[in-house]
Amino acid sequence: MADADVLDAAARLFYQEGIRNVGMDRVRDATGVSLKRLYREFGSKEGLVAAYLRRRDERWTQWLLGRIAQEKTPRTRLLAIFDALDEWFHAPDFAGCAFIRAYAEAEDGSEAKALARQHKERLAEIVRREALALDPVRGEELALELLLLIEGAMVRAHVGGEPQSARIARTAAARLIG
Amino acid sequence: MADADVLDAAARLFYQEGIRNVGMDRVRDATGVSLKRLYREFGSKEGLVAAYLRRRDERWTQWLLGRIAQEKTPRTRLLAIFDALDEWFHAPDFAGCAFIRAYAEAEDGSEAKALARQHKERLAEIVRREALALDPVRGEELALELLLLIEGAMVRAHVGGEPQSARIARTAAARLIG
DNA sequence: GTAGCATGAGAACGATCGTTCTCCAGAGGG
DNA sequence: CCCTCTGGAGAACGATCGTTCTCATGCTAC
Repeated sequence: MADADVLDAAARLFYQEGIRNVGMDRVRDATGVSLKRLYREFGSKEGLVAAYLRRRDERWTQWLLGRIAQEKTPRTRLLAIFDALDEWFHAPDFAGCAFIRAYAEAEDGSEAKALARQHKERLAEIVRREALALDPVRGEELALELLLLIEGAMVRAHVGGEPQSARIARTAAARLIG
Repeated sequence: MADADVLDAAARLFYQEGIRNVGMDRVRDATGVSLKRLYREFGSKEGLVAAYLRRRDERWTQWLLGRIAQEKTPRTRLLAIFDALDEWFHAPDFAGCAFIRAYAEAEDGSEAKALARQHKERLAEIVRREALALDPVRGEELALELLLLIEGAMVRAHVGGEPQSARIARTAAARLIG
């Protein structure tokens, strides 16, 4: 099993069940890769978790950028974010934002906390760029408002079990965009 | 030390450091109450955690209702929620929403997860009631939109370290309220 | 073919932590 | 003054889990 596949399997476990609820033995059983090799490749559980978060950040961000790129106008590009969320929330394996959850699970000063914050910064930057393309003067403020809708939708979809939050967020976003 | 004081001290630890990062020994050391009595009063750590979450739900909700009650018009009552958030986010001991965090830390099927969901339902009901007082027809939808701003502000204030999220949320809310 | 090395399976170790037990001091009643 | 009972302090137990070690297996190089 290649490193990438090991990461995929570990990611599934960490994301579905929570990082602290999954021991290294579970990762070994799910991947068929020996503990020895897991530790040789990733150094420690913290290293494996960091690799998981980095990979997820990369993939999730690329996926979102891909959705945005399919639209032409600044307005539809911004709204595409919420359409993407809608699809995500309805996926059968949706289990909330991996980074909000990782942040809550992590210990102070851990790499996981730093990676979660970085991920949220990247997301903020993406929204900011698109909002500024729409309106160079009001874009900055608009981006911050849309970010609240985005993060709020993730929380309500997960904790509240309400995947329709994405559509609610979309209509609110449309109003705020004007 | 009375039960209420024990809960206060335990709550501080659980909230500041995370439930799983605080062992029963830490609770004993912080309260001066013996492990024997902790287990007699609360049954288990899960029982203590449940008591903590119930107490926090009660206090937080009452605090919010108090803020809302200080305003007279439906519109200012709704906006008072965001003023309350603003104050909360700037409190020196602010560490995010205890229930979002508890939900992320908890195991599937645990009481903590159920209590977190209940808390979010109570919050939704409060916002719903105020929004319907403002506009009986559009209130339902407005409440769901405002909830996204509220939850999103909590996440951005905590994970992003941006306490000004409450004021951003407030201006967005004002726009959505119309 | 054989020596040497890498690899995996699984045991083992050590730390943490939830929970319970032991033992003793002190209070209160006879 | 003694008996009993309560409650606390701290040790101890058992489970979990991150990490490492042992040992046997199989492959590679000469």
